[in-house]
Amino acid sequence: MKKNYLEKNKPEHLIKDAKVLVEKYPKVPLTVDCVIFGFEENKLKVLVIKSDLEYYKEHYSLLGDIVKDNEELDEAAYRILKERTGMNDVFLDQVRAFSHPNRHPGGRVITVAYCSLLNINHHQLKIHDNDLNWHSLSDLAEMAFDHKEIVDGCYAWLQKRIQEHPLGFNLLPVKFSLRELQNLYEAILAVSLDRRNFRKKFASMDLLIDIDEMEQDVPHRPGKLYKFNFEKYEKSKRKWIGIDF
Amino acid sequence: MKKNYLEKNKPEHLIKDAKVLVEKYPKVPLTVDCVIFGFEENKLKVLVIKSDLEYYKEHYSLLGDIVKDNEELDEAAYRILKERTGMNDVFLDQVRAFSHPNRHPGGRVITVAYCSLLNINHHQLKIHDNDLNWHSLSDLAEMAFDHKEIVDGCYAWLQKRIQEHPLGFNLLPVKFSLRELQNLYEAILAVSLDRRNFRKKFASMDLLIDIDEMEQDVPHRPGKLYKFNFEKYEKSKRKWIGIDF
DNA sequence: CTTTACTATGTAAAAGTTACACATTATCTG
DNA sequence: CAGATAATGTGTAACTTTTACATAGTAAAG
Repeated sequence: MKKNYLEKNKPEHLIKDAKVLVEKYPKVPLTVDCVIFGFEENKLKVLVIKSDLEYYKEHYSLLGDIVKDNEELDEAAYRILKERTGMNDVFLDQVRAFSHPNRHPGGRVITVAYCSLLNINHHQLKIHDNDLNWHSLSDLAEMAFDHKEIVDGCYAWLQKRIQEHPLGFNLLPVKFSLRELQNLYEAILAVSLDRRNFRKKFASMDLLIDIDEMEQDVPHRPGKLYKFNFEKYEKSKRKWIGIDF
Repeated sequence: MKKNYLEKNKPEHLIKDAKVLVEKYPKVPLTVDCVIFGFEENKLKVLVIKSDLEYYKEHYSLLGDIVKDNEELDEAAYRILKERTGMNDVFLDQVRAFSHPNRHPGGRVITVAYCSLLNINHHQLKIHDNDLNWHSLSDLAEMAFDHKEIVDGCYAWLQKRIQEHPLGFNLLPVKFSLRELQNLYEAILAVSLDRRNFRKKFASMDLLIDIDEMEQDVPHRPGKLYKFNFEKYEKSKRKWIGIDF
């Protein structure tokens, strides 16, 4: 963005050729890693693959790839997600960059983490592709590189994010019961919530559409099914003001 | 983080030499830009310098520099801040990366934005250094590169952040009045708040220490002075659970 | 037809938020 | 030194939100 500090202390003059300047900049390999959360059997899962590196043989790693020349980071993230899962209609948010000099055994590589949520049952995985699989978040112990740290960072980010945005609806079928919704929140936030208060909360937000259908094939009294009112949410996104710490 | 997609479709085998792999990765110039907010005369300001590039002659730009070999991004941000302002005891948070391919006229440069808040009166600026100065946020129209976009992004981030963390105390003198505190919040959040409710809110948080001194040299009834209880805040950081969107 | 395992719902108490007005106290001015 | 000015400091009632908690209903399975 600017000449470096040593250069800066020379007598002032403007730099005429920005290209020449940038050519002198040091360069680093840059990758994107996707932390894809999914939800199944009331558990939060993360999409992982076996690492390609002998160094990390049998360790899991995230879906990642280099950023191409002239590719935006967002683009790279969507590309990777699409290449690996076939999906292209998913929220994908930049979380942050990880830059520890020794995070990659091959030398310095900086990575930018992206986070997403998707519905496991809506997306068929190419299972044989490097042992791609949904791994339960709670017993994801060791991972290749600093990927465990990245997952932890994204999980914390997700917990916060889901309290402010209805990301969770990506994890549910189009029609879902309130119980399914609550299970989702309980799994992601790792808390248990009072059912009556949970329902009241969502009822008061008025973002669920009662579609007048019931659950099928459940071994107990079926619950009502709802849809999420995406349109209304888009219109009424609140900008909150409140100081709380 | 992984071999790219074309390579991936070759028959499976593990990569023995991670170094060789990384050497093949494309590399990009990477910079850090610091968005330093300060507060003076009840206005929020940003620290800017004149751009070095003839291309952006007379435009302001952020404090930025390349990331050195084997330097962490956080380190780079703290280094830049220290080099330019002399400060090294400030919160500095990564906001996000900006990667538009044409954001720099010299070719592709990716930058990671960091955001900070500091007390203008506590830090003497090297004024002749590239016309470094505090520029009022509200009339910062054009900037070099995509720096206006970066500032806007960081400002939005800051507004949110300051509602959850007491960052604002960095902008105030050690001893401050409640009015000063309120002015700060009003300036950053761009709202006006009820004085009684504001005071009640902070009183209930119990994070202010009444130091039993009064303002001096004010042309009206002086207010009480307080200190922020950093220690107590550290102990009681709340982890909130609440769904709201 | 009884058990099981859920769904569905209401209410009272507590906590937090909002809106609002008046007395007080330094300083400044004439 | 009296009055005007420009702040500080405080309390309360209405409202909203959150929390805690218990009972009745229904489909399926045996």
